[in-house]
Amino acid sequence: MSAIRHALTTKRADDFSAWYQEVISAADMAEESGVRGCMVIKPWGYGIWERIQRLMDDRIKAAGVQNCYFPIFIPLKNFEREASHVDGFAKEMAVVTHHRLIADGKGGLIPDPEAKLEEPLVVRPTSETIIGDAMARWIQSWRDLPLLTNQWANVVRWEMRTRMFLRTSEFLWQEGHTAHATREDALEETHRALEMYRACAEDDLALPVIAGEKPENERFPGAVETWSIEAMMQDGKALQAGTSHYLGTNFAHAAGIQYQDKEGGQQFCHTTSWGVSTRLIGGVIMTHGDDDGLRVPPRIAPHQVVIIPMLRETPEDEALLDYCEDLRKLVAAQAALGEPVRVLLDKKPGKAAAKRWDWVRKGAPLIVEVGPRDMAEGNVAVLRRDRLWNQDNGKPAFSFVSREDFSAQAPALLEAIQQALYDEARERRDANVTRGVTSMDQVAAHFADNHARPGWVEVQWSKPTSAALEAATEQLKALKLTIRNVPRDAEPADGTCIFTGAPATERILVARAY
RNA sequence: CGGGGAGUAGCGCAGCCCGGUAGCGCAUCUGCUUUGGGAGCAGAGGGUCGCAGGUUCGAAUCCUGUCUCCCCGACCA
Repeated sequence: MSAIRHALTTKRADDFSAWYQEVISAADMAEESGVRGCMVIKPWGYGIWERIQRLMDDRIKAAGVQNCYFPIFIPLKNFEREASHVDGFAKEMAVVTHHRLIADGKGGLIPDPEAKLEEPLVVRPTSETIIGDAMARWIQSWRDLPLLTNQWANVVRWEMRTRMFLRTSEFLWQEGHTAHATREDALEETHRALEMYRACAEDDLALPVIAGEKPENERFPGAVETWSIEAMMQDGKALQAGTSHYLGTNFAHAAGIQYQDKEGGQQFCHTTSWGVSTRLIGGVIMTHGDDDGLRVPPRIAPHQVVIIPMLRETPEDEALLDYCEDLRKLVAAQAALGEPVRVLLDKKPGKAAAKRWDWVRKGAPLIVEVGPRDMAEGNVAVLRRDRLWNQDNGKPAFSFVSREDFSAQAPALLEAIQQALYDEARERRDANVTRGVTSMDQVAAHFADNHARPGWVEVQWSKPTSAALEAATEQLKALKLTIRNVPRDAEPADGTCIFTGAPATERILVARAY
């Protein structure tokens, strides 16, 4: 057993936060922009987002939802109409007040005082209010319902503390907005979206998640119910990976979204909204990354197979490139996970070994190296990113197979990697959810211990509200804990409330969170 | 937004206390050697020291302001 020389300098176990940042730069996913809280998403990071977008968009459209685009600028007045929405977002708004710059006489530029906007515009932090305006125009009759819209957009929230992908001032997301005739219809849509997110997270991103309802204090501003999917990161902290809200008639009242029912009466619509963002990429990193960089699940990998010819800048290179190009065509003609295999022949000049480690850090699922001798023997050298090392000799675990066998096996390998990443994350998650905790003392002991990874704790409660809930969350806050959600699929409660001692009605998950 | 730390070559860092015109490792480029798994040797290129003022004959170094990043807290669909 030799010491393994990992591709990153920081190990997860030593400094998870520094490791996370190193993955992002080493995998060339994103970089700082110089503007507070804003990042440049580079091709490999954006390529992963494009894959997520594509797969999610297919699911959205399959549900009969249509894409639209609404303005990035929202009249300030819109936000004054829904009281809790104001409270939720007022503190983090970017506001546009001028429409022209003039020279300041010192070589610089300043907003022209003469060009002040009569009514300031806010850069959207979310689009409920402006889409509400549109819904009020578009909906007249019960025949116009349900109205199912979605948009892919950027949003801005002036965050105090930012982290790449997890919390940035500007981020990319998808926001679905729907209007329905009844509460039941709107709740059904809320749950449909939640289930869509669960399926996308688990099947596409290989992120095991727990779907459930957020407690009252964690609701979206203006929502009647907020539901989430929660994923466990490798340090045991929870990441809210997607949310779906039942908004009741709150926004319908604020924007006047009404329809005439079959009896001729005017009714307010019940609306929903739901979203996932580039934060998912942070979740993928912290779930699947290892001490050699990222490991991208094949379904969302921009390149699933990367072929690296061992070029030597000699005339023989040409034959080797031909051999690799034939391999590329063979593999690209295959289908895996329901789509043509995405394969890249990396012809860039440079040492094969250096390029190999670049792709390891980026996390391409299958890396294939081909040298002159491989070519002579009709072989290729295959490296599975999810099983990188030969533990016996501390070297990369290449397997040598014929070119034809590899191309035939590539789809099955990709499917196996997709499944292996999910299984690994699922086992880790399941091993780190603690049940049977029945007192706050036990909770405190669990999280106070020198647990490297305390994970999540499931407890029972009586769903206290308002002041009683506040008292409960204060106790948790002292331990830096939050209620993640009330798992949809949990067993029925059978004990007493950990906060009040009353008979419990639900099970909740308690954890530290991003 | 409060407390702490940091910004010097693509990356990681030294130099700063005690002012004298910038250095190391990796990476890059060139040459030679090597050639089945993260090559060796030699040489070279690359930095207005985050930005703006100030002190000084002279500022990476001292002073003031400001921007950005990291950690802790507050806040956070």
